[in-house]
Amino acid sequence: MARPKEFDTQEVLDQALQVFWSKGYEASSLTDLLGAMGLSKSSFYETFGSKHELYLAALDRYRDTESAGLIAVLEGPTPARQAIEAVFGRLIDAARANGGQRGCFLNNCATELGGQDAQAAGRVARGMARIEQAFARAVARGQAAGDVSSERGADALGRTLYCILLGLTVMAKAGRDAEAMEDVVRFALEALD
Amino acid sequence: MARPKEFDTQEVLDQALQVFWSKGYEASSLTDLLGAMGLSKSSFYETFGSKHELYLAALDRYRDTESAGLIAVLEGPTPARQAIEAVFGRLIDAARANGGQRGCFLNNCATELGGQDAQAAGRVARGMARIEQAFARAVARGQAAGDVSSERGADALGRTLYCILLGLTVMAKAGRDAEAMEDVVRFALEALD
DNA sequence: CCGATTCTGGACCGTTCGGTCCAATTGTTC
DNA sequence: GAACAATTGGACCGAACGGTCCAGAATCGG
Repeated sequence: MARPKEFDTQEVLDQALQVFWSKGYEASSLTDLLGAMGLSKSSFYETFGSKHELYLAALDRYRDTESAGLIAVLEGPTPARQAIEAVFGRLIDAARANGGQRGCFLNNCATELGGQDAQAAGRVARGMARIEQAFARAVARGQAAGDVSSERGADALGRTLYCILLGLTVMAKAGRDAEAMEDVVRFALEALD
Repeated sequence: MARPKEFDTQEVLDQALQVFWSKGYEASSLTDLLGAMGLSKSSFYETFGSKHELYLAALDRYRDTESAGLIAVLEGPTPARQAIEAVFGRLIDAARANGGQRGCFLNNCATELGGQDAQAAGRVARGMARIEQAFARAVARGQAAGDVSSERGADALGRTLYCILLGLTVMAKAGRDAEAMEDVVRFALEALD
């Protein structure tokens, strides 16, 4: 053997994800992506095949990092009620921190490529279902522990919480202030009582 | 004078809106737009100036038709409670009708151009604020009439309803079935009690 | 030092993009 | 029929797009 690999595929993929996340698929040119990844065109095509494959890989990467992180909070050792509050708290904090919001990458992807790219749409649908289920499990866990009301079904309530989360990311992306978002969060959390 | 205008600017704009709504800004090529509008390149540039100006005009058109329609329902003569139910009912019906969802054009626009196009972002923010306020007024009206609970502030509740509406459009776009959406709607309407 | 392997930069490809321009056609009014 | 306005189709533009290819530099093990 000779000359070892000089870059970490996952790290490079992260850079690409940042670009796609910020600018979307079409608006991210190869030049943008190569610049962010620090790769030459040749190495890029050798490693990822095409821009489209890179995008799908970025979607997977998002699932394995961002989505997985959210799910980990929901399924962590903390009481379910606190975990759910933490998820919404994080969102508000993020909105307060950086004005320019990137939103949820899954939503961005669904919006931009929803009807035109079946592969991307499939990943988005699966990714969203996974998060929704995590919410439902957290609700069920909270209900079992008694810190979440059992008035509503865990599935329906989890689904609703996720729907509200999606709505909040849209609000953030549209530039609504964090205070308005807090009104909604307060409402969502009251639903747990 | 001679040769009268052969096309109605608003009608043509509607066609363009359909294209932008379905495919987004970048993915809508001039060829697509011209085909849908039934205009020659020359006439198009004469009338609208550029693709970007056309997009902004389409956003305004959306505000004057789609958004205005929604607001009209909320502010119509029917009891506020029924009006709110009708808005969500419409959304579910739309989701059930056509599988391929276009979502909310404002959300699409915010997602695709949010950080990069200040003019578009401004219109989106204003458009969303307008709808949110209409929800808040409807809630206030319902509270005054006694068919909506006064437990929460009208502004916060209106805001929450709109947030849920946004989340629902994302779910629809991501291909969630109408039944799942109904769970969420049921929840939202219970909040009015 | 040699051969194998990795990676780079850039030339190159065909296509499409948004946009400009204009000669020609069509319809209208006087 | 002349004058005028609206509209057309298509030639044309430069730039950017995604993608291919390859000569050569860099870096390792033997």
